[in-house]
Amino acid sequence: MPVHVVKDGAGSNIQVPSQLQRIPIPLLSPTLDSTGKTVKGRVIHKGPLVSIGEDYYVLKTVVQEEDSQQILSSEPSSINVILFGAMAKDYSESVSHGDVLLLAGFTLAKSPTAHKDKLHAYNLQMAGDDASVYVYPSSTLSPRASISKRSSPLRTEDTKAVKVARYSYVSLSDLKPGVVVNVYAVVCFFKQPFRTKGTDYCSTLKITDQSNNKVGCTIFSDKLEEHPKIFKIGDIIRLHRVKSQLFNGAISLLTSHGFSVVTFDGTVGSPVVPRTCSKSFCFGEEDQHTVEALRVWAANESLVPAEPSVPLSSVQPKAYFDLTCQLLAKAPVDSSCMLMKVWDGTKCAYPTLDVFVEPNTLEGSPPLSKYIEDLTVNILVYDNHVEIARQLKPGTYLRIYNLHAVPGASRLPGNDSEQSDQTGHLGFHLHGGTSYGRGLCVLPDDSPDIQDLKRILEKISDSDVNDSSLLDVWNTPPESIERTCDHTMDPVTLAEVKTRGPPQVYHVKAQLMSYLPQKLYQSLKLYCHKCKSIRDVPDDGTVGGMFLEAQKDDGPCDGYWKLELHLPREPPSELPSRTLTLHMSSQLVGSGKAKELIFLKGATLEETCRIASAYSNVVPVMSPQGSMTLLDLSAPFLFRGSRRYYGCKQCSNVKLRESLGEEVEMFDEKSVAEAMGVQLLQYGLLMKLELQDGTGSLEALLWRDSESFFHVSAVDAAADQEAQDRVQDTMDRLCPPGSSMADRPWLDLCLSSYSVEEDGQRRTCYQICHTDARGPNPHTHILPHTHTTPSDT
DNA sequence: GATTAGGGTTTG
Repeated sequence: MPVHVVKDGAGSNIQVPSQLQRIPIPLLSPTLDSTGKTVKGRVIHKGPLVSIGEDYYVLKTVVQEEDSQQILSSEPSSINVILFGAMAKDYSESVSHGDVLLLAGFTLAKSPTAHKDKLHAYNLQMAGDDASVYVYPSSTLSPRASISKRSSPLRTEDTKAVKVARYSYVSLSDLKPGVVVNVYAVVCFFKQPFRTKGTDYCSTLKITDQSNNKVGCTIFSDKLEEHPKIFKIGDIIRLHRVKSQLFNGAISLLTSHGFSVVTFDGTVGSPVVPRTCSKSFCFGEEDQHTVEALRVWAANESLVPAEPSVPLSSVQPKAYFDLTCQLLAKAPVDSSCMLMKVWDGTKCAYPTLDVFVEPNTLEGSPPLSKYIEDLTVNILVYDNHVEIARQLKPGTYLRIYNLHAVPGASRLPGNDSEQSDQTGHLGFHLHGGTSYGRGLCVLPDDSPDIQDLKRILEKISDSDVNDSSLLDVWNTPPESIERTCDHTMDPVTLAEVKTRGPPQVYHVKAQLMSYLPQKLYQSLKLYCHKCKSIRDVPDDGTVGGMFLEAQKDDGPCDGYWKLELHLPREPPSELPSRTLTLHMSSQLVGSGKAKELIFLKGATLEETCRIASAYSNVVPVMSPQGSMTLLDLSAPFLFRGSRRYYGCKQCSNVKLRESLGEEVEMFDEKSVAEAMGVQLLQYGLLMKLELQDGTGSLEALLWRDSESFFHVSAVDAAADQEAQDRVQDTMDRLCPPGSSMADRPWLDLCLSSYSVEEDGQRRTCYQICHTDARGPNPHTHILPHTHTTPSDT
C-alpha cells in the first residue's frame, strides 16, 4: 500500500523508514537528488479525485511545511503534490485536510500554476512503486492520545505519531514578515468577535510574551466557535498557523489557512484547562509548562488587573467598566436596541434608570420580589451588540465589556414620557461599536470567575431576603411566595451562626427570651415602597385632632354633586351650626357609580368612621381655597370599612379632579390612591426578638414574614381586635408572662443573615423568615391576657 | 475565492 496511515496506539504496524532525510519544502529544487529524501507537511488543500480513463486517477493536494519559520528562503513553504493512479484513489479515501504527511519517493517537476497560485515553483509528483505517503491523521493529536502518551511513555508508535505532530513555537521577538508560525502568548487586549464588512467575524487582539514584545493579532473566521474564547486580560492564548506580516511598520499576526486557537485561564495555580471547540488538538506536558510559565511571567509583570470586573455597588457615574452578571430577562426595544435586565448580587449605590417595556415582550421572568428588583439593573444594548444579545437566554452568566454608566439619562427609546422623576438616575448603555473592547460574551457555567457569583445569587434567590436596607424586602407579600423553610438544612447553634458572615440562611432551634415592642400596637408600621421610609401608625387622638382642625375650614367647594347636613354644635357652644358635606364625583353620579367613592368634608373622626361603615370608600377632604383637597397626609386619606389607609407624604403628588374615578374600574385602596396621586403606604409588623439556645443569644428582626409568622394580615391587625388577639396570643405562648426559660417552648426557626451599612460600618443583621409560629393548630393556645390597641389610646 | 481589520469610547 503506497499510502500508509500511521495510527496511534499499540495496534499500528506501520514503520516509517528511519533512514530518510527530511528536506524543508522551501529548499526543494530540481538540482536535489530526491532519493532517500522526504518532505513533511500538513495538508492544507485536498482536491477531488479525478478519473482519467478506466481505473486511472489523478489527485492534486497542497501541503505546507510545518516548521517553516526556521527556514530562510524566498521559496514558499507550501507545495502542490500530484498523486497518480491507485495512490490517488487511496489518498482520496484515507487522508483528510489537516493531516500531516511524510512523502517519500517523489519526483520534482516545474509547477505550471506557480504564477497563479504563488506556491512553490515546483511540484511533487507521486507515482510508481517508490512513492510512499505516510499519514499522521490529525485525530491522533487528540488530547486522549497525548494523555496516553504521558501515562505510557514507552509506546514507541505513539511517541512517533506525537513527535511528528509536536509544534514549535516562536517568540514574539523573533517574528519575520511573511511566515506562518505558531505562538504562545498572554492576551493584553481583546475584542469579542464582531462582524466584519466581509464574510467573517473578526477578533482583534494584542498579545505579549516573555520577550515583552506586544503584537497585534487579527483572527478571521466565519464560525464564532473557531474564535479564541477570551474572557479577561491575562488569559493565555496558543495560536497555530498564523501568518506574520508587516503593517504600519510593525509585525502583526493574521490567521492563515488551517489556523487554530486554544486559550487558557491566566490565573497562576489554576487548573490548565484548554478552551477550544476543536476535537483534535495537541496538548502535552510541554504545553502545560508553557502555560504555567506564561502565567507566572504575566503575574510578575503586573499585566493583569486585580479584578476582571467591577461590581454594581462600586460603579461610579460616567464610568466605563466591565460587568460580570446574570441575565434575568430581556426585551427588544427597537431594531437597534435591546433591554437586558441583569444583576450581580450587589446594589448600585446610585438610583438606576427604570425602563418600561410591555410585559409580554419580556423574555425571562421579571424580578420575583421588590428586593431582587432593587438589585436588578437595566442595560440598553445597541447596534452591533443586539445580534449577540438576541441569542442570550435568561439565566446565562455574562461578562459585558466597556459598559457605560450614564448619569442623568432622561430620554429613552420606547418611553419618553413619565421619565421626569428619573433624571439623575444612572443608565447603563452598551454603546454600538467595538472600541475599547466593547461587547459581551457568555461565561461558561464552570468559569472560575462566576463560581462565587453563582453561589451568592442562588442564595439570594432562595432566601429572597438579604439587603442593606431590611425594609426593602417588604414588597414580597408572604402569600405570594408560599415558600417555607424546607428543613433539609441541619440546625446550627446560635454561637455558630454568629461566627459566619452574611449572607446566609440558617435553621436554628431556639427559645424566645424577650421581645420589643412590648405594646403590640407599636409594632404596626406603615411602609413606603418607593422611598423605603417607615413610620408609625398614628393613634386616634392624633388623627381625631387633625379632623377637628380640618373642620375650621368651612369654605365652599364647587364642581361636585353634594349633600349638605347642618349639625348643631355640642352645647354649651355658642358657635353657629357646622356643615358636614358629602361630595360625589359628578361623573360617577352620571354613570350610576356615585356611592363607590364619597368625599366627606367637615366630619369628625368618629363621624367619618360611622359613615365609612355604610360606604365602600370614604375620603376625608377639605377646601381651604375653594377647591377640594385631602387633609394632611399624616391622617388617613381613605376609609374602607374598618380599615384606614395612609399615603406617603414624600412620594405623593395629590391631585383631586372633578372627573376623579371615572377611569377606575374596581374601587379599592390601590386604584383610589392612584387616581388621587397618593403613594399608598403598606402596613407591616416589625418586632425585635431576642433568641437563645444555650450556646448564645442573638437579636433577630421579624418583618418580611411577620404576617405568615402570626397568621395575620397587618392591615387587619391595625383595625381588627381578633387579629390583634392572635398576635398577642402567639407572643404569650412563646414568652408566657412571668414564665422562666424552662417553661418556654423551643422554636424551629429559619434565620437569614444580611449585611447593613450604618455610618460607613458594616453590621450583620438577622431576620426570621419562612417560619410559622402558630404551628399546625393555631387556636389551641389562647391564653387570657390584656391587650393594647391603637384605638385604646 | 478574496475580503474582512489594523484597539483607543455613543451621542441612544
